[in-house]
Order: sequence, then C-alpha cells, then structure tokens
Amino acid sequence: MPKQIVICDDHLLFLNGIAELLKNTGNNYHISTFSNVHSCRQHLMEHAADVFICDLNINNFDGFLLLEELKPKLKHTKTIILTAYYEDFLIQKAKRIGINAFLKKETTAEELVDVIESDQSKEFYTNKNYKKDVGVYSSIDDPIINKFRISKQEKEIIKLIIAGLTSQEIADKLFISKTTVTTHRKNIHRKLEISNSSSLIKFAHENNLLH
Amino acid sequence: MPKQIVICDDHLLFLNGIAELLKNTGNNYHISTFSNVHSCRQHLMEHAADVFICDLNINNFDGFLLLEELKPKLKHTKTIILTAYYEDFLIQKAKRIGINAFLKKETTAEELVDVIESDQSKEFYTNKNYKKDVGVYSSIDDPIINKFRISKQEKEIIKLIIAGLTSQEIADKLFISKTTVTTHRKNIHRKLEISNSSSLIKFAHENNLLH
DNA sequence: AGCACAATACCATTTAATGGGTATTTTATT
DNA sequence: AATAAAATACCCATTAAATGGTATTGTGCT
Repeated sequence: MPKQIVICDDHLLFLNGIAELLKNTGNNYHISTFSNVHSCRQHLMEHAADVFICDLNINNFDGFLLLEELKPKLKHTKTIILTAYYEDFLIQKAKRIGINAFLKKETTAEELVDVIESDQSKEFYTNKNYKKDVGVYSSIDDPIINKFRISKQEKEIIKLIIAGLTSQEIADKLFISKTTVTTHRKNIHRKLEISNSSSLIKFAHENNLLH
Repeated sequence: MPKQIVICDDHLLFLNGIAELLKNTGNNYHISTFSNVHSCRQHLMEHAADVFICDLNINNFDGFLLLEELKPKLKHTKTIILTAYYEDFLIQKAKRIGINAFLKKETTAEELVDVIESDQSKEFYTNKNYKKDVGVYSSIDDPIINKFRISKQEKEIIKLIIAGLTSQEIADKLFISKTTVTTHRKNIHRKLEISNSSSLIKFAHENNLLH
C-alpha cells in the first residue's frame, strides 16, 4: 500500500517539482498536491494521510493556523514544515505544537526522504549545521555603490545608519564628532539624490547592498 | 540536439524538482543544475547554454550581479529570472539589463516551458494577472509580522515608511491626518520595541519581509 | 610642490521624528 | 447590548535629522 503524502505550497513549480522528485525515489508514494489552503483542508478532512508537508506562507495565509486547526485530524500523520523562513522562534513554535520536522527549502531530496521514512515516534527534527548567514563579503563594497563615488567612511556610516544607529551613536562608535557624522550624511544624501534615511535604506535594498 | 538548460538556485528541493519537471515534459532538454554562484559561473564560462534560469538570491548573493557579469557570455542565451521576489523595481531592473523573462515561483510548469520554447526575439515576458499590493513591498503580510500584532493600517504605514515617505506624505496618501500617522508610528515602535525607522526597516529585513 | 579629495568639525535654521498623554469614533466579536 | 480592538486625532515637549554654509587638516597622486 502506497504511503499517502500531501503537500501544500503556493509555489507551483516547487510543489510539482518536489512531487516529481518524490515519485522518482523508487519508494511507493501516492502524492496529492495543493496550492491553496481551502482545498488542502478539504482533502485532509476526508482522506487519511501518512505525511503532510506544508509551507508556512501559502498565499499569505499562515501555515501554522492550518496545522493547528487540523491537528486532531493529523494524529497519525507525520507533519513536516518545509519553508524558506528559518527563524528560531518559528522552529520553537513548530516543536511546541507537535510538528515532526521543520525543514528549510535548501534541504536535499535525500534528507527529505529520510525524514519521511524515519520512525514517526522519533524526536523533532530540523536541519543541522545551519549557520545563519551573516554575509560572507561586505556587499556594501559593491560596484554599484562605487558608481556613486561613496567614500570608505561614508560606506561605514551607511552601514551604521542601516543598523539603526542615530548620528550620535555613530559618532560614539567611530570616535568622531556628531557634526562630522551630520556632514557625511549630508554628502551621502547629495550623492545618492535622496533626502532621508528611509530612502537610503531603500536605495541599499534596490541595489541589493544588504544581507 | 538537446537544448542546454542551466538552472541556478540554492533551494535544492526546488532546483532538483524543477529539473525533474523539465526532464519529464517530453522536450529534448539537457539540464545542468547549480546551487552556488561559483560553480554556475564556471560552467557558463566554459559551456554554451540555450537557457539560463536563475534565482535572484543565491545564498545571499545577488543574482543580478551574476547575470550582469556574465552578460557578454550570454548573448545567445535566453535568460530567465525565477524568483519568489515579485517586485516592480526588480522587474524593471530585469527589463533594463536585458533579461528575457521574469517569473515568480508560483508559475506553472506549462508557463515555464512556454517561455523556454518561445522565440527569443520576443519581448520581455513576466507573469500576467498578478495583483499587486498597494505598497511597495508585498510580503509584509507574513506570519512573522503577525506575531507582533501589527494591525492592517499599521502594516500599510510600515510599507510606506520603508518606501521612504515622510509622515506627511503618508498622511496625504492614506487621506488621514499627520497626527494619526504619528500615533501609528508610535504604536509600531512600541510593539516592535524599536525607536527609529531605520530599526523598523532593519526589522523588516531581518525577518525577510522585504523584496 | 601642487592638486584633488577625503575626513574632520562647527554654526545656524528648518523640518521631521519621537514619546508622553488623552480622547472620540468605527469595527469586529462575543 | 456589551466589550475589545483598531483607527482616528489632537496637545505638548524633546530629540534627531536635514540642509545651507564655511573651514581646517590629512592623504595620495603626479
């Protein structure tokens, strides 16, 4: 008898792709895919599932709500959260409400199959060896920003503004006067043709200078 | 002779899933997959590709940088951005630097194949019938932000702050008083435990609410 | 030595943001 | 109908940011 696997994700290419992947593993899987919460809920109410793989954000609907709502129905179902959001508090919440595994989308197919095939009585599982990316290179040294002839010190100050520091705090941190920071901010605004720090951060985002 | 397709994405399940999908379309495709920028760059330097499908955020590396860098090599390659970030300014940028198509991950396999098989000389293509939020950033309705009990109007105001608008400009846009905007900002700061708009944007960034 | 530019620093003024209140109306839920 | 929450709006005081100046010192380059 095939293992009944239900997957819910609004990224259709991901949804169908992962279904194809699982079909081609050689395991005996019957896979049902859903790209919206409503039809997925309906299916799970009417059919027993062995494994339920769910994204956390389905068309802006909170996947946790669906999981918690269906919990009584999923007593004998292995529940797996598969998401791009890999945040500590989300993992803790998943553990708390009894989810069996929390996987990020960078997971390999092998790891996913391992989780599907593992004994359900096992402990909560999540990806190991995951270091939160801090930004390997300082992307503020980007050619895009150099185009605007932003100097080294100005870059430093941009970083600190983006980090949420006030001019006084930046001055203290860099051991310079607050008025100097003000001058730098002035020059940055002139060079980038903006007039407030929100726009500065917006500029940084649009040019993907952050991470 | 098979069509040479190169795909670069750090979400392994997505990467392998989409490769499986394309292999099973019946078209004659040879597919090379990469989950990091370095090996993908290497491959494209040494092998001609007919189609290059690229994510915009590969292990926090800006996909645009890779695309722009390899542009001379990709003269005869159809370049497709396939990403979860569906924002106007990104689409405009893609169009500007000569990308052939900008697809969101909610795209169907059929639509992707259509784009791959279409005449390359055709115009820039992006998903149709996409309803955009009022604000600049759409993923603000993320479960992460809901945790902080940010109301609908507060979210709207966060969006506009991030877009670089002042309180007065936000008031004008939403047809409310400036003092009301001030009140909302105050409440947002209290809920998120921050004290300036840079920190607000930093918060949004750290929780992947932007793009 | 001369030049350009970066980095420093101050003054003054205006504009915007922040944080403490309080208070009314509207909307949603029980 | 009662209640809670959200959205609206104002006052006030303080702080921070923005913008226009000017000016000195340092640094790298030719």
